[in-house]
Parts: sequence; structure tokens; C-alpha cells
Amino acid sequence: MSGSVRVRFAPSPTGHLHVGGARSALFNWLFARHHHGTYILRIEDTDRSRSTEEHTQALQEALLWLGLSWDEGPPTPGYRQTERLDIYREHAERLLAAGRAYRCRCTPETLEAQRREAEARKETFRYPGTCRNANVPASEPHALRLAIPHEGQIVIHDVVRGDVVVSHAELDDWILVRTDGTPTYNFCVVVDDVTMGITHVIRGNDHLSNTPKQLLCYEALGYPVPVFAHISMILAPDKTRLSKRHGATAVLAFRDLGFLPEAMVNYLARLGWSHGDQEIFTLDEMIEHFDLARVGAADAVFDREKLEWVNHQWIRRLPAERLARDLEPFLARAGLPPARDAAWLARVVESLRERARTLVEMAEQATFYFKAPAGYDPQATARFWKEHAKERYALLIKRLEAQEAMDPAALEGLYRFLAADLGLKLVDLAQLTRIALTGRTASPPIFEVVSILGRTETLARLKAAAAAAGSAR
RNA sequence: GGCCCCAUCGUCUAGAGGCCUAGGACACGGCCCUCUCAAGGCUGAAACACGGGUUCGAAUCCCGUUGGGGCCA
Repeated sequence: MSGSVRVRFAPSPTGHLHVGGARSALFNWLFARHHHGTYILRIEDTDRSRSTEEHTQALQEALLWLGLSWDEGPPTPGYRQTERLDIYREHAERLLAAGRAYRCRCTPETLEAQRREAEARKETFRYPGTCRNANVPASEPHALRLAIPHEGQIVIHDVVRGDVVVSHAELDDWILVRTDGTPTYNFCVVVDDVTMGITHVIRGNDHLSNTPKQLLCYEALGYPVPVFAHISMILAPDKTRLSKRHGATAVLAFRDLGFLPEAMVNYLARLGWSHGDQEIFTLDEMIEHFDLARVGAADAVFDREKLEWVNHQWIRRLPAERLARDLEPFLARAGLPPARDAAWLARVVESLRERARTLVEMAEQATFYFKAPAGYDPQATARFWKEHAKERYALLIKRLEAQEAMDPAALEGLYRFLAADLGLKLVDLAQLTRIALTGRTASPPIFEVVSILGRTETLARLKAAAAAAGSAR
């Protein structure tokens, strides 16, 4: 395979891009990049009532955030179905002229009655082909139906599922164009895919059942069929369809929850795809190793815990400067004042990255760097503010005031020396300091914290704690 | 309801007939490391849905059952 590969992601702008759609986009994108092909974004907005411009924009924003940019698509005209109505009409006319489609004047009422009769007979209703040879004149209100063969079967050659065989008898003469003149979903998809030269259709397994109908349409149009790959669905932990009821499902919601695009894409790729025992992949590594033949057929459960772990891995390996930039909106949202400067914020990030699974967590954990503790954890003070607390704080203040070097190693030396001097363990002084600086008993390494906070701020907080510890007793 | 798809630890997966006393990862437990929390190292518990075949031999192939999902209605 070479540069001739053309794939597409074709979402309907009827809602936010959810994780399932994002994974379809990702697999198409990876496949295109791996084969140096073309990745197209097509907006399937024929459902005028539910499609909105807001969703169309949000969809693109989400895709771009994930890093999945498209080679062809909006804002270039011609990639929205509503801009392609002439193309559908033209193809419908061709099918009609070729005798592969016919006008049907059956009313919804008639069809509904027939459906009920079939149901009463415990049969599955299929359009009986009433108008197939009726030569309904164009002047009458009519829908357009595809004339499909009565006998035989159709087979889908699916890269992930193998051959799927469906008997023609299971299908019926489905509607290509409704009485009101609007083309149906399945018809648009086929026309779009052929006219856009799509070579591989990679989409969710929920489309597998539509594929036989579409295949018959390709055939009627006389076009070659693309290669199909129906990838598995993403399920909720209770193995039902993923929905808002299960928490966040929209890609942009995960962004706002503090997940990184690298992590999102990495996690999504590992759902149904693997490469040995490797768990963490850069986009480049995914492009290099991605292979449709190695995509699994079984549905996958979306696991927030593992996503958080992957996110943590990315928080640990991305450059601190980059994380600092991404963190800023979360700091602002937490009501914290702006950082002194980028380099300082990078140090903050550096100290926090080992323990934050999301940027929201990181912003929360960063609070004490921006403002002195509003109070002290009662459990902490009860445990550490014993009789000697005040005098130990005083000693620490005295030593720190005399301390020149404020790098973590030097500070550790100071603390160890003082602890030995007092016959204490390092932990005793460290925890007293931690409570004073952060209000809690858990934080990044305390000498890092002191170093980042600086002498002035550290001393101020130690003095405040000394006073509080004194009055607490 | 009809048709289609799927089925390895709780979850994501490796496994493409003998390499399997079924491997890795998340989560969970223990130990170690340690200024706290993390991170890390070691370690433990944890799966081939069930039943028939095929084969010298099946997690791997076939059939059925069950369960889940999807499409159409």
C-alpha cells in the first residue's frame, strides 16, 4: 500500500465528539499517516434538525486538540453533506435511468399497515416491492428505492471481522431519496465515499449492519467497493452503551478534567489495539506500528482509572514548560494568582508531576505555592505540635535566616545537621516545616518546597506556624 | 422479534494447534526504599463463559448453548 490510501472520519454534528468517535477518528488518522495517505474530515449534517454549527465547530476543536488534523475537509467547501445535495441528486438520477432504482408512491400509512400485518403474522416486515414495476410517473409524489436482487447473498470482506455473509432475502428495496427529496443516510455515505475516492472505510461496528445495503448501492452505481474495517465499540463499565449517565464521555470534557491530548490518544489507541507489551506510545510510535490487522474485534470497556494512569505517565514525561502552560487555565480556575514567571512555574510543575494524575489534581496540589495555608490540618497539628514545636520552629527560623544557599541539597544538609544536633530524626523537623508551609503532612519533598518558595516566604510561614503552635498549646 | 457482530484475570490486552505451570498493564494486597505523599523495585491474589466435537495434542479450529453489543423493526 502506498500514498493512494484515502480514509475519512465522518461525524454527525448532532452532539459532542465522544470517546468512541474520537477513536474512530484516531484509527483512520493513524492508518492514513502510516501509509502516507490522505485523511479526510467530512461533516454528515443532512439531519438538519439535529445538526448545529456549534457542534460542527466543537467537533473540529476536539479533533485539533487531540492532534488529529485533517488533510482535506472544512473549512474548504464541499466537505459537508448539505453542500453536496446536487451530487446525491445526480447519482439518484443515474440509478433511476439505469433501472437500478425506481419511484415508489407507497405512503407511510400503507407501509405502517403492512408492517403491522407482518408483525401479527410474526414475520419481519420488508418492503414487498409494490412499486418496483409500477412505473410511477415523476409527477406523482414519490420516494426513490434501490432495486436489489431477490436471490443470492452479499459478502463483506472486513479486515477486522473476516467475511460477513448476508443473504439478499434479509434486505429490502431501501429508500435512497425520501418523498420530500432528501437523500437518506446510507445513500449519502455511499455517494460521498465513492466521489471522495475513499479506499478504506474504518468505522464503528454499529455500521456493520448497514454495510450490506451500502454494498448493493456501490454495485448498482458500478463503483469499486472500498476495504472495510469495522472496529469495536467502547462500552461503559456495566457493559452497556456508553452514555452521559456514566460520567464524562465527550473529548472536550476530558480536556477540562485535566487530561492531556497525548494521554487521551494513547489510551484510546490501546483500546482494541496493542503492540507487544508496550503501554505508552507517542503519536509517532503509534503511526509507525499501527496495523489494522492487529485491531481486535471485541468491544472494550472504558476504564477511567487506566486513563488516569496513562495521563499520569504523560504528566511525568512531557517537558515541564509545556505542562506549565497547560496548567495555567486550571490554576486560574482554582482562583490562584498568576505565577511569578514561566521558569518558576516550571519548577512548581516539576515538583508536582510525580503525584498528579490530572492537571486538576496538579492545580489543587499547587495551591500552597501561591498562597500561605489558610489553616492547618487538625490531625497534623494534634500529632506534631507537641511541647517542643514552638522552640523548634524558632530554631529553624534562626538557622534559615543565616542560610545562604537555598538549593534543596544545601537545605537538606542544614536540616540533617540540626536534627542530629537536637537528637531528632529528620522526619520531625521535616513534618513541622511541611505543616508550616503547606498546612498538611503530605507534599513534594520539603527541601524542594522551601527552595521554590524562597527564603522570605518560607520564613514568614514558619513564623506564622510558630505563633499558631504557641497559642495552640 | 429478525438479522449481524463479539466472548482470555474486575478492566485493557498478549496468545495466530504443542514455546502456556496462560505473559504484560490498570486497579487491589504485602515487603523494600524513604523527610511526608507519591514515584520506583520486589512480590501476592486474579482469567481461557459453558457443552460437544476435530486432533497424538486446543485458549487457539468447527458446532451448539449462554451472555453481551449492534442494526432494522
